[in-house]
Amino acid sequence: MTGSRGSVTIEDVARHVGVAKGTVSRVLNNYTDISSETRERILKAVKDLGYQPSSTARSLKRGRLDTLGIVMPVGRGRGADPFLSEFIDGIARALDDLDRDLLVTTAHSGRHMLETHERLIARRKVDGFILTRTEVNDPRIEFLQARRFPFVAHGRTSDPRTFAWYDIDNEDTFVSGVKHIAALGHRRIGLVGGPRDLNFACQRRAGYRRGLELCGLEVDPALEVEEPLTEVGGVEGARRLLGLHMPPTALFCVTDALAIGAMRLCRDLGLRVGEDVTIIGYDGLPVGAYVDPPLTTFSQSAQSAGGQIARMLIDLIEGTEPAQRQKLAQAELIRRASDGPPAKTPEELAQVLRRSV
Amino acid sequence: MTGSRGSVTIEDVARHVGVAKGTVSRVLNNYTDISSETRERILKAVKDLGYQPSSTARSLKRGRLDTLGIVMPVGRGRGADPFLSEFIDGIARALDDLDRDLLVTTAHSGRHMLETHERLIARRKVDGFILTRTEVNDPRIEFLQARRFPFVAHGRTSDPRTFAWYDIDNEDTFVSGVKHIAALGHRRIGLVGGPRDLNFACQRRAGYRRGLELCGLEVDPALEVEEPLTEVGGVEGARRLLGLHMPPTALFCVTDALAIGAMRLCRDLGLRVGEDVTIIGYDGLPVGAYVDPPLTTFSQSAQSAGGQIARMLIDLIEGTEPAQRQKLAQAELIRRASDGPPAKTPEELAQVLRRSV
DNA sequence: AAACGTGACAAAAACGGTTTTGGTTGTCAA
DNA sequence: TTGACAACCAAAACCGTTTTTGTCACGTTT
Repeated sequence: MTGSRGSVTIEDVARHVGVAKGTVSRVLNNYTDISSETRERILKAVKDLGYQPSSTARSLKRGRLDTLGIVMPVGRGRGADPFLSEFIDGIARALDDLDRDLLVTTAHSGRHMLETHERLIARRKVDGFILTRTEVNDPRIEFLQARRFPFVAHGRTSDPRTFAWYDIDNEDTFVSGVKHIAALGHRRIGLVGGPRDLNFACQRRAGYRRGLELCGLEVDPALEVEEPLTEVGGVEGARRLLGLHMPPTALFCVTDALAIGAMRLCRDLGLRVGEDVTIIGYDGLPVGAYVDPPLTTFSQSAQSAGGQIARMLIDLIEGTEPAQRQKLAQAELIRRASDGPPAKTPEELAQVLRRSV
Repeated sequence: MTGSRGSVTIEDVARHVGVAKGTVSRVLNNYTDISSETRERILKAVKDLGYQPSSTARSLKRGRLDTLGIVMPVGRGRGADPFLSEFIDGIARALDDLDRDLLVTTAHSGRHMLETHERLIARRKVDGFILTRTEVNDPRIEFLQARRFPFVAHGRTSDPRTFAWYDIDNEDTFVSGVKHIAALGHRRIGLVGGPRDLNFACQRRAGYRRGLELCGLEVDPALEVEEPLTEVGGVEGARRLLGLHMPPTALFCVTDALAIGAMRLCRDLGLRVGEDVTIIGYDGLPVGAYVDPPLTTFSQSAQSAGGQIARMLIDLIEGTEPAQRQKLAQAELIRRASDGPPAKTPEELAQVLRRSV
């Protein structure tokens, strides 16, 4: 009644019904040239015997594994990336619906990372790859493209035209950030920006400006500062902006690190963050939830990114052109407690600050 | 030169050398009945052609997948568990050395979790499972035992005798915690314990007591309190202990939550944590790194746990009896800044406290 | 000299599916 | 009658390995 290895095979089903195993296979794969009477009998037997096709045998013949691969970069000794666990979670959930599985491996160096991809391809363990932490000039992408092996990258490179990717739209996200702050009632919104040679910093500044225009607010270069992306940079940037004659009542920071520095300065100056001054960051760093008050920030949902990328990859495997699967997503506002309607006008704020300095 | 699907097959190698494919297979699997001359020629061809056996075909014949499975529990909507990403990292690293791979799936309910295990078994996608977040009475264990399918659980159940598991040795860990505190110079060490009906709370208290004895310190029941495992519990427990006539200079808390509460109380009382009072927790919660001062705590290395469990599971798959693979591990001390030599004697501490109350 | 190992490989048979090819019916029109 | 066609299914080929069985030449025994 069962195969030699303990589990039910298609042969068992065929014998049980009295048909050829090819016929059983055709029924299971929805071919139409089977009489409905035979079909019913076979389906019943499949159910009775609890038959499930061996994915190994199936993929040997079909040449498809129904398995996606992801190679996680891991630093020696260093802890794992919390982003990745959410990301993998998202992928796995999507794949569950699509009846596919995910193979996870790690690599501790760029070299090892390439070797691992190569091994998984050569051994035929996966149909495609999901790439994380894409670098501006990523050797994996070159490698996989040369092999014509399907993959989707999370993040763009310097030349993203020819492959499939998913990335966040920095500019659009900052537009909606400004809209949110303006909707709270703020009229003077400062930007604590980053170095101009970082691509994303420029994109975010552009979004900030466009947001102001769309809200009918004046774009005042005096309200923009550029600082290194550290907490100290945040302190400095906030100090410069709040020291203005007409200080902003809200500080939009291009990263969470800057925002946390800005918050520290405000606290030191005796300002209530979320009331006197609104501060918003960008990154969704876990620390943000533990600072006081918890930081409102923008963050991509790693989970939803994972799910979408998984679906994109499956499209590629089924033949879609890579260039057809490129997506810019917007980050979501994670509203915690560092934003709110302005409790003071810029004039009042300036007055308070003059006293405290 | 290559098979129809684009990759090099054993057939290609055989033809290239002029032998039967069975011979190539025997060479690759270290059979001895091949002349060394032929062996060399085949090995060279394998290298030249870059041949790697198809794991699909191989497992079809061998009936072994060389793939381990893990089903992550995920709450609807809720974020992923940071522990899991470290854990998976550890598994993947170990498997890389052992030339095996890891299949990751998610399940959003107990029911779904069982179904997923069943599917992976029936479809023959994995050779064994790693179980996480073991429950006291875990249906997965019953299920897998009935199917005689290999698995290793991370954490014990109420009856852990018949299966393979890996767990932390609460008692031993607390012994070494007390040793650490005593080595810093503390003579009066308090325990902020948990409810007596929790198994691990009892084990930890036993370890605390044994540690004191081993260090030649008096076991004083007055220095032990039991509180609910919350921050408030921590505040209360610390208040009771520090209110003693001869207060302890160190508080060993059975969980990080308790420790964080205890720290808050100390700060409120104007005590410097890590100097006036040493506080140590247990859990390795990420928050611990962000509190002020950063909390010294005990934590299992999720990564090393993952690696060890992976190796245990492979032993089981290769035939070892489950009961032979049960391991109690010790948690590691993560030394941050909430511990240190006592800056005050119990008497001095009591005096300061009397003044502040 | 016949029988007997034995080393070294070829050939064929699995493994459990899917896909292709072929064959047997029955029906219907020429 | 015969031929064409469709419906239905059996049989065989195939996917790329591993493993079993066969074969053949060449010493080595008895």
